[in-house]
Amino acid sequence: MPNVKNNVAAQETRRKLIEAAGEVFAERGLHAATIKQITDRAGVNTAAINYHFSDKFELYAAVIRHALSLTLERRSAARTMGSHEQQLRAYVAEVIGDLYDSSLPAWRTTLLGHELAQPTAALDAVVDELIRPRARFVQSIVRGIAGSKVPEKQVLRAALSVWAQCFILVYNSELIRRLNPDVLRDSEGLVEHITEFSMAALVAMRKRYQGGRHRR
Amino acid sequence: MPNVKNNVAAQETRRKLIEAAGEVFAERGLHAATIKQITDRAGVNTAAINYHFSDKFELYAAVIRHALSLTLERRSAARTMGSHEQQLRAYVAEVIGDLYDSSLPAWRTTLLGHELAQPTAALDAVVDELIRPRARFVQSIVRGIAGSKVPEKQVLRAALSVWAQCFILVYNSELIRRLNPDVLRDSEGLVEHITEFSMAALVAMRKRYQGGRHRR
DNA sequence: TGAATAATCAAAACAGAATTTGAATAATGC
DNA sequence: GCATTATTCAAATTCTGTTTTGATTATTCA
Repeated sequence: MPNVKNNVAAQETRRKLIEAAGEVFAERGLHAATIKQITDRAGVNTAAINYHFSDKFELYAAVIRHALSLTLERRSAARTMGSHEQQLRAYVAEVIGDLYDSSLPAWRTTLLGHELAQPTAALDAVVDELIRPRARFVQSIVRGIAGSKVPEKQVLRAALSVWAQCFILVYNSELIRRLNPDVLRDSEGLVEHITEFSMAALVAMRKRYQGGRHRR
Repeated sequence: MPNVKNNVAAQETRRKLIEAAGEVFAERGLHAATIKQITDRAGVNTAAINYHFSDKFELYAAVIRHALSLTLERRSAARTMGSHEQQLRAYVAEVIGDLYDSSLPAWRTTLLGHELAQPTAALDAVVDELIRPRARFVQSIVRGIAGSKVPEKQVLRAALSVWAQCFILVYNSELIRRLNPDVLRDSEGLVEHITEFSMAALVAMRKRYQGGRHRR
């Protein structure tokens, strides 16, 4: 167990391990991935994992934290600005943009997708820091568009509808690609579509509840 | 390897194994689940897996096929009947209803969700028999609502939007429950919401393209 | 009924992977 | 420069889980 970590080469080993582990865990999953596959790809000795992370699961947890911080860092500043529609478009663009951001490693979203489908102890951090805040944010945008007359229950459902469209594209992109590769090719078109589709539905919802008791 | 399988007790062993394996695979995932956990739960000897399925992965494949056939069997007959809106509602009700069907084992959707997020060789069957036909079906309903003026590209995107709302609820229900347990409590309310949300968006899309060249 | 075959079982063998070890090497601080 | 501590390494070890074995029991059908 290292007490002090000020060696720059040692930090590099650690970094290489996280990067290689991210790739391998994303390809194979936590349990199917082996220490040897990871250390081979990182070009380090197997004992390095125990030395730097104590065991395989701690390495996995570090990789998840890393994926999380990379994702959180890239949020654009453009929040809660402009019209409701602009807010919605900005949010959708931020989430979808994640998928097309080639400056970040591609394994991030795959790995987070695995964790969301088959949770380990690391899920808490993912939900608390990434998923829940975003779900809340969508709720606030939806409330802004739907207006104060729409009951909270409906706002929550509508937020889920908006959120689901983005979620699928980011965390099930491989499945989408398999069903229809073309749909993922045009990122801006997708952002535009999700925004307009959702706006139309939300404006209709607002109208339905407008002016006291709602119809039907 | 059994050449003849006409023993009723042996068939029962096979059935118990698939049932127990379904539960354990859904709880732990293919790789984390152990033969022993499965055979203990089924109350049979470990060698039974090799005897009946030759190996762990063949058992897994049999479980996936079973989950698939259970899901396909329960489709309601009420297809392509009534107005477009009724078709859409019927489809949403069918998919969402899957989640609330207590006559079928609860591990089905969890297991299929795992397979969709972390594919194995068994994914092909799931996509070909369940996912793709349903995606196509949604596309045909969406085309019916949007009308012939809307370009195919937009129809595909809109179908994805509709499909995503259902997909998330079924295959990420644990995540949804974690974010907001209430939203899943009212199945009929959900079906109604998704139908109305989508109808409003699709009708707006139809209008946008109505009468020759579309606006903006 | 009893020979042939199917199915089950406990225990053993095997395989693959995680972890530990102890030595060797590199870096650090006095 | 040297003692101390950190890091890396190849090999050994331990651990965990899958698969096989060979004996035993149950079933089938002539």
